[in-house]
Amino acid sequence: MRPVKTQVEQLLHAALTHLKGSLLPADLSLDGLGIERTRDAANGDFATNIAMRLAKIAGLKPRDLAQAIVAALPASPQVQRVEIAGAGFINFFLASDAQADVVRHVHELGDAFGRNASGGGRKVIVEFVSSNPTGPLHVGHGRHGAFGASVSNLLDANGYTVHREYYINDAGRQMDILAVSIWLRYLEACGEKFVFPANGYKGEYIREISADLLQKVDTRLLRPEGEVFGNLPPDEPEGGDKDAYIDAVVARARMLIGADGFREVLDLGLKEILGDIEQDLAEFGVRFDRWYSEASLAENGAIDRALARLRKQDHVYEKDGALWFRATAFGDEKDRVVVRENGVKTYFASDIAYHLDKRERGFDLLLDILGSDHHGYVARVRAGLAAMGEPPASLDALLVQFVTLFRGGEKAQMSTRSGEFITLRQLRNEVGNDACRFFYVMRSNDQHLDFDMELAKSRTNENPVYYIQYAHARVASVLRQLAAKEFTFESGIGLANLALLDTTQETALLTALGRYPEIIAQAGEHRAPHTLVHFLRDLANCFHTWYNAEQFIVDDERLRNARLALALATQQVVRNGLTLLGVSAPESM
RNA sequence: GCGCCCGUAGCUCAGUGGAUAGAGCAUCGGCCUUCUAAGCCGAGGGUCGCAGGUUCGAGUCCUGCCGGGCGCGCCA
Repeated sequence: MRPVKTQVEQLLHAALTHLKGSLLPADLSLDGLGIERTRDAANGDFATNIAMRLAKIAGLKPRDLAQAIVAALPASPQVQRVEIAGAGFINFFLASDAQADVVRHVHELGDAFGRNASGGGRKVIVEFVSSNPTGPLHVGHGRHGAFGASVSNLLDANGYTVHREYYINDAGRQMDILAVSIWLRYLEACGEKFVFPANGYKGEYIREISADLLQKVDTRLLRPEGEVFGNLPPDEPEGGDKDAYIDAVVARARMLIGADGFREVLDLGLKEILGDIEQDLAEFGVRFDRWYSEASLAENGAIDRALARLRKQDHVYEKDGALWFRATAFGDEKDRVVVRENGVKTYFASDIAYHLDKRERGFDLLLDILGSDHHGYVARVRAGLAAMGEPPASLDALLVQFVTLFRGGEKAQMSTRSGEFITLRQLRNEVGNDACRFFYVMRSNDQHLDFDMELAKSRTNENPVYYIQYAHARVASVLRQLAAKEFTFESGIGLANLALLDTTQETALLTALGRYPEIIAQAGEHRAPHTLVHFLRDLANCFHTWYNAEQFIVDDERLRNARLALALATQQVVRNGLTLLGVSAPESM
């Protein structure tokens, strides 16, 4: 059961094939020669511009070629009439029965309506959020979560086998700083007085973790008798080197409590922070198939294997005591260090190992959803893949622009310097998960997002998420009224009488429903959930307009059931679309 | 300086090279004895940042400017 667009397109292709060797070249490729939805119903349901595009090679005027193409079109019950318009457009008007067919399809397919198999089961790994596990998620991460989840759902709906993954940056210097921040807060709670390092993590959650430390861990391990601050570096000097200072504190902490003690503090902090992040995202309807540890790449030798692969192909060299990857040979703008002078591998080394690992796990497409500030990163990872013999095109990155929170007209974000920012959890609690998920994907990912909390919170007609949900709830309400009047919906009668649905509003709604599979294909191909958002808004508008124009529960049994069949189909499509966006479809509001 | 993204109605944004550039909000005016008015209908509002170019046709593609955001570490 193919979408009606595909069926009409095949008629066109049949006509073109028929003309090959006469009016058109025998070797003409039909790729890209298709039909599109019209903007204006006066121009039919579908239109094609091929007569204008092929006029030159056919040596005919566009309208003359159009005439020939129309003459070669096979007859079809789908198409009521075809006309030539404007400079040479060929417009297709669907037969009303073909229009109504979509209702039968929706009733038959239910939740599966709109899904297709074009992905052919290709394995795609979508990596997103991947927030550093050094604190709670903020509103920017929320956009990544909502966007990544919706893109994943769309790829799934287009027949891809989707794996959702969160990359945990649990290696490197920031982990040292996290551990030492917790330890210092612990010492404060023990009564020590000192100035907390400027580069430490200052959020309140650090104190909460350190409070757990007091309860859960052998305190002597953490605060050796007799000597604590006498042996710490002196308080951070004004205008001093903050990085050097905190590194010194880290080194001192390691010495005082030992590597094992330090590890214990870090493990506790990581566990609590990641647990919080996971719970936060789960409540937001964002789930991952795997949480992948960066540290594990070093532990299991994956980084060394990746570097060996580069070395073997002679894509690395030594300079200034460091090991460099020759990224410029693969399109990057400069070469990149993979092993520092001090012998420590860079984050980039982990990342090429990670992406190689993704390939080795059998993923055809690696989709990274990154903050727009990471855009410079894509070229070098792609270069890394290419150097290791993997197809660079297998990596596709989607960049998500920043979010600015507004409360009414005022910016609501505080500075991140103080460690105070609005968390995702606070935002969700205030405006609700549905409005959050919806607002986050309402705009294109490469568009900066102004998130208006007042608008998202408002339970009024200015809020688009309720507008769409209301369409779903209204159908449920109609069914309740139906039951109250002791009628039942007879789908057999309804589906047999769809031809009765012939008002302007009904035709518009049928057209909208017919577009849904095309929207899913398009939104998936472009990784653009906002396309679906706009469609659902249009669909809800068609429904509300119809609802206001006609009564559904009428005495005529055939008309009543036909209208209910259309209402139920609309409800199903709204539900299918909202589900892909992670937004609930309520029975009442 | 170099790279990526953005510039469309008062505001926030849609717009796979096609027909008269659309929607929401805001403003103004109508519609509840009828399935939820969280709804519907109507009106006003535009030199698509500027200038060239490609094309039968450009908001869309190319080049150069202007303006805004973000990058350009042996940080992650």
